[in-house]
Amino acid sequence: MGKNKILCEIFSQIADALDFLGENPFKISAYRKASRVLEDYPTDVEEVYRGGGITALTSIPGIGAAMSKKIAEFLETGRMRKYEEVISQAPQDLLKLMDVQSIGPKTLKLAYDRLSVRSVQDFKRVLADGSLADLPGMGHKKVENIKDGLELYERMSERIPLGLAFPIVQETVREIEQLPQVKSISACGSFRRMKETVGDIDILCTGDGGDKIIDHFVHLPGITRILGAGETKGSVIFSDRYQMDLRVVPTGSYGAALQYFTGSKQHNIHLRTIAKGRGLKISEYGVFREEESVGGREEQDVYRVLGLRWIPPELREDLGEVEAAAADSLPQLIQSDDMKGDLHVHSRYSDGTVTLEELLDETRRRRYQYIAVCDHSRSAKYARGLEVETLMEKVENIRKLNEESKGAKLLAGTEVDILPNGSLDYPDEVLKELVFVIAAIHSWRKEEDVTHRILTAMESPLVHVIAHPTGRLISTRQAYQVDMDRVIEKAAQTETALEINAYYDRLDLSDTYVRRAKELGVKLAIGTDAHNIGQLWMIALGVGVARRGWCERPDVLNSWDYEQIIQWTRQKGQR
DNA sequence: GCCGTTTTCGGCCCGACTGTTTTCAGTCG
Repeated sequence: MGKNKILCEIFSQIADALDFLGENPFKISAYRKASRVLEDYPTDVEEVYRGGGITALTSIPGIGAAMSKKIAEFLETGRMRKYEEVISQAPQDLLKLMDVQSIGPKTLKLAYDRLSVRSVQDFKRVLADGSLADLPGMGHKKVENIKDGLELYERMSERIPLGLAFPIVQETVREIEQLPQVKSISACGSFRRMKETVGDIDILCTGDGGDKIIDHFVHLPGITRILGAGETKGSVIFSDRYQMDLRVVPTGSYGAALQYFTGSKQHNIHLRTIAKGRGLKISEYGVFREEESVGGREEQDVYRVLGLRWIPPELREDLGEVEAAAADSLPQLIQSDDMKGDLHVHSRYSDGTVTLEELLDETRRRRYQYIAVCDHSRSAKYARGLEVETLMEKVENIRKLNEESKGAKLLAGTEVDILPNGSLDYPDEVLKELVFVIAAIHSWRKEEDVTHRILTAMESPLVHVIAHPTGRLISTRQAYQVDMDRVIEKAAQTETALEINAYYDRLDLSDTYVRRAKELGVKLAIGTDAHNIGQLWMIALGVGVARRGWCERPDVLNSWDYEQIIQWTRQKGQR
């Protein structure tokens, strides 16, 4: 997988550099597209190349003859001449500024040519001393906008984890939809697509009196800065951190606008290309044949006029969903309503704050059939991992509670540590007493490749799920070294499920791996990893990841009835 | 640089906004 990411980065840098150098825009977008394709490409390009050479590489969408040669060169020699050549003409440090609002390649090139600007530092200098403002085509307002952009960039350069945006969006939507003028409202953008992180938050609504709606919006509690407020668009910073935009559009184009602002950009480009071939034009105002509107009130209109099924937002990444919609073979995606339980929750026995009784109550309150109580195992001292004796006491308590409980059940489980040699932190006779065993790596040496540990753990028939398989934390920690291709293959072979850990900072497995796992028939188990009641809602984030991974009900254990889960885990134990 | 039941050459998504201009370039989503 590593090579895909590196090539993705290389092509992206080439694109930025070519942009800076004023190359043919279509060539630039070809590199951007190739970069994007590789970012999400499910197979290691190195594997593709070893298997079928340059010809095989050209079968990757967006990769043609020229780029295949460059990829091959890189794989063979570890270098790419085109990259080196282009990079030498465009200072990397400067190109970082392309991410800043109001700064683009032309501005940078201008500063480079006329003011010998070579670095971010140089750029800040010519910004401050007024020399940039004096250049032709520039001016004081432009420079002010760039200064604002730079300030915002430095404060908010990181994307926001979806789980942090979630409550903010819910609350804001609730506030706005209460206004009498508002007819329909929806979040859009990467939030609606349930991407694991979001850049800013986009909300769209339709109604009368846009200025009143916007005015209400920009004065909501928690807003710390108003960036703009007109009749159709308001833009604010919430809590000094989150940029949030609200747009008000006419009812007749609400669907088209919703589709448009939901993206992704690549998805929309694909749709527009199809539309064009049919003599149609799609914009955020609707779908048009010549000047005549042929749809746009409902989001479905946009897809319908192209002869496509409506595509769920989570799939809109131009990763095959348009083709699937055309062939009427879109997946029946799993939904939040399908969740019959949570498959990874901690209790007070280890490092959680909740009692078994409270968890059972919560199981009922959420209309679940079950919650799997998976506390840490004895080696996890930092998390108050359970000694065997305590674990057995917990199992007995769960048995009693379940006996008295109608409907809702707790699954007696553990999140057992996978030890450095791949063995498990409890002996088999202990694990046999448990209904649901998820195994996880919690400690590893720097640079250690943990693949063999996970593969070994999956060989145990007593392990049902591998929890947070890559160990990454979205905001703070890289994944450990692990060959996920082998893990997923082994999971298929041993019928071990892989977890979609739904805790907002994990979302591990991530969507790309989920999709690959699903394709190999691997089952997924969504668990919130909640340590208190207030974290159980995150199951919604896990469902989002599953949907982005094209999962249907049979793929996800949580959609199964209690009895089915029990039967499945037993079967695995008896192999 | 990519791509093809309209094309192997000539296209490549589209519109708005802003600021600088006097008809348009740059940037954004």
